[in-house]
Amino acid sequence: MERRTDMPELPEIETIRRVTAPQAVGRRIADAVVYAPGSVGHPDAEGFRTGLVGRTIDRLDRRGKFLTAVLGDGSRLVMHMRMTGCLTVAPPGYPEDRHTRIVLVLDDGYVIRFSDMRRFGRMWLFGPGEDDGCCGIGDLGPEPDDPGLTAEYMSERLGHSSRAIKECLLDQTVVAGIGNIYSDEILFSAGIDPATPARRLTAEQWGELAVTIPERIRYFTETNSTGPEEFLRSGGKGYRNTPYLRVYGQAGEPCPVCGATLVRRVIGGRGSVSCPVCQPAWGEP
DNA sequence: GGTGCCCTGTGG
DNA sequence: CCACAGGGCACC
Repeated sequence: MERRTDMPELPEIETIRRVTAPQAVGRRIADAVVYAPGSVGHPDAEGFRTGLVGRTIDRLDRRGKFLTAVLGDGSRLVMHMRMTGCLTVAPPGYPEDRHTRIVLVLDDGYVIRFSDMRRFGRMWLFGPGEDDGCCGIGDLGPEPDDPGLTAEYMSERLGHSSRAIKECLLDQTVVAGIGNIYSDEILFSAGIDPATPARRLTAEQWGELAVTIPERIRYFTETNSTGPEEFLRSGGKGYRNTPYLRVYGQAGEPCPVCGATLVRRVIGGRGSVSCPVCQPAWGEP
């Protein structure tokens, strides 16, 4: 199976933020173009567009897989890339990707482009003080590097759940920012079978997860690091994590640790790859 | 708790 | 031509 790394999870969103922020923060939005009204999270795409024009971009923050541009009047442009969304900052006249859905023209002529082949991604604009609950950003659990993401927190939250631990890691209300790629990588590094019901995890395994989740997310955030020119040339997809993935997309290949054949299963409706030796099945109930 | 849907492109 | 990819959510 081919490895695909254009699905943005926390490390990729952080790369977008790090590349985009220096080019966007402090600039004024001179114009906005909505090619795809469906990519706007509100029914009134024209109100979304006019609400952006003239505002300055004061900050660009990340929370889980969400990006939030805080604007000068206190309104917030909230963005979610879902499966195939990406942002680029291009100089005037730079060729436009055919999947460009929303464009923000900055006052220096540079253009922030939201490209999204499958149109799952969304942008929302919330006015000053307006509730942003509809986009889901308020339901997120702790960040992977939050000191509150402890073994105790996870075992109390999930210790009685019959859900597979893989599903629990994908639950954004449990921990924010983990998707299908890094849940497989985390569980491989932790030596835990992704199909293990959460209530079967031992205290030792909860402890291992509490260490492994921040460690792996930090590691992949660093390996993803790139610069603005290279990121633009790659069309906003130039994440460098591919060579570092150990199991995702590697079904049928030898385990990088023990050499056993990596297996693929569907868990919680998601393709999951794991090593049957390094991630042994839990004991029968 | 599970299933289907939104979308589009790719591989078989 | 169809199965598949999957984040998040509506809907049982």
